[in-house]
Amino acid sequence: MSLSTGNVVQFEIASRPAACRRCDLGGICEALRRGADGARRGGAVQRGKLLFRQGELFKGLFVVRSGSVKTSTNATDGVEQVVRFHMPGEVLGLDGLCGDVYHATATALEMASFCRISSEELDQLLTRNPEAARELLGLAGRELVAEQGRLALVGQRAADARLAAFLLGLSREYARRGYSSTEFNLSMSRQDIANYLALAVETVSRLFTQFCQAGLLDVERRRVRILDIDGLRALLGGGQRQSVASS
Amino acid sequence: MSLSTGNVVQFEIASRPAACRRCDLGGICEALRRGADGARRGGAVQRGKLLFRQGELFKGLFVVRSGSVKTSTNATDGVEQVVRFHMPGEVLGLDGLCGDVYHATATALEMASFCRISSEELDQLLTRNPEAARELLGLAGRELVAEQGRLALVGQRAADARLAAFLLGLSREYARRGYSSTEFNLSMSRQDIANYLALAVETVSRLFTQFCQAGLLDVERRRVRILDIDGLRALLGGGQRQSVASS
DNA sequence: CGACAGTTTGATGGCTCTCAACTCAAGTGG
DNA sequence: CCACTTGAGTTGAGAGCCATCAAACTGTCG
Repeated sequence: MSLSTGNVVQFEIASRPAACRRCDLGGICEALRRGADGARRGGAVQRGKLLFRQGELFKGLFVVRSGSVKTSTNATDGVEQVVRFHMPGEVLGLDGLCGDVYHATATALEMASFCRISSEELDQLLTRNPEAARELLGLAGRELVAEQGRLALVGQRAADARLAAFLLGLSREYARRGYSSTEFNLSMSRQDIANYLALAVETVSRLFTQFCQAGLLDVERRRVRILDIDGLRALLGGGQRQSVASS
Repeated sequence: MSLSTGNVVQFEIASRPAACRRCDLGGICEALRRGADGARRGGAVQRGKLLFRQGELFKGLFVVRSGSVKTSTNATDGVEQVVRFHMPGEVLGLDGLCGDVYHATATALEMASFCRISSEELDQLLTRNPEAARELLGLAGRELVAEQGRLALVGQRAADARLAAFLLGLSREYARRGYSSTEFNLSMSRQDIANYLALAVETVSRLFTQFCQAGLLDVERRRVRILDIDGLRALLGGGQRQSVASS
């Protein structure tokens, strides 16, 4: 098994008995399974392939089952902006709920499998099951809060704090899924990380080596080992760029 | 009437006959009005007062009826981040749907009135009226898309492009509400604008004078007149900070 | 082996932050 | 009516962080 899919395989083994059990849509997936067909429908995509494309007709929500996916937007002039990295259990496509098209492109960062909840199933679900609506609204709210946090990170913190926060976030997510919180593979490229954190690739690269020299990390290509997690946390508040607002 | 409330008064006159008619919650407000009491309940706050506070128990959604409101978050170390400026008709508190507390603080930027949809009403509404759930999900989706756009703006564009985009956004919002798209009052301070755009106050101030000297704007304190809207648009793509990301 | 994309490292410059002083308007109290 | 205070906004000078340009390096793939 290759390094870059180590976490994935581990996850698939752990979750094989009950597909969609560990996703963020507890009740909804239950409802779909009781309902009938839907929940099992899904698929797999290879690294670099798209789940959906920005501007494409809304086909429903996707739930990542294994692997990892990035969503990104393209401005009219072609400038890409990475919106988010999605790990197993996370829901993609919530931004499509405000219209009939997707507002971002979802790209598999490694071999990934997913299940899909079609627009029709979604409609039925919302009609029949009010609890599902609450769950979805909760998910959307959580994403909004996450975006707000990221805005604060990018807007207020220096480069080193951003990368530290990024790594700590990954660490937490892996821990939440039962993996090592200190050793994992990055499924995304430096370019993607840089774009996500609003930095230049070279800056990200320099920070990685800088963190290594400081004894915080041990990095070899995409393999990351966190040596001093408290040292990373200490960076979080440090890199502040401007003072508090008034009024 | 003072300069800083000019737009507000105008709006109130225009929308007085049907409260909540022009808000973003068309169907929901309808349902609430049919339902019974709720929709009319609301209140008014003076400049600087809070509608709700970050960490406070979720009391329901707020809809701005007049005036303008800013939402902002505070990090653990007290650093503020402006989340958004809200104009009449916009819904506040969607980020509270993922838990039982608000995740941002809502502050009135000028005298503002609002109506409130309490948690209980919201619950009843979601249970009785599936269409309301779709509307709320649509709203949340739209906010997500807006946040993504802002992230791209802050992450990828230079300072002048950010301010230009901010002003053009305000212009569009005013136009959408039937006001002049070229002449309006800023209800927020330079500090708030700077924080919103992830810039220093001084940079915002310098850009305003720079835009004036370039013949794009006519600014006097918080009064803004757009002289060359195409010139502003030309700035949008110009200030690019880094190239496109790869796969 | 050669091509190529991804990554790293170095040198340089510039955009924007920071610090500081000043202007201006509004409010306060005598 | 005026001195004083206060806060927002503006302007200037300087420095620093980080983007940009360039080149070397590495692993992968045909």
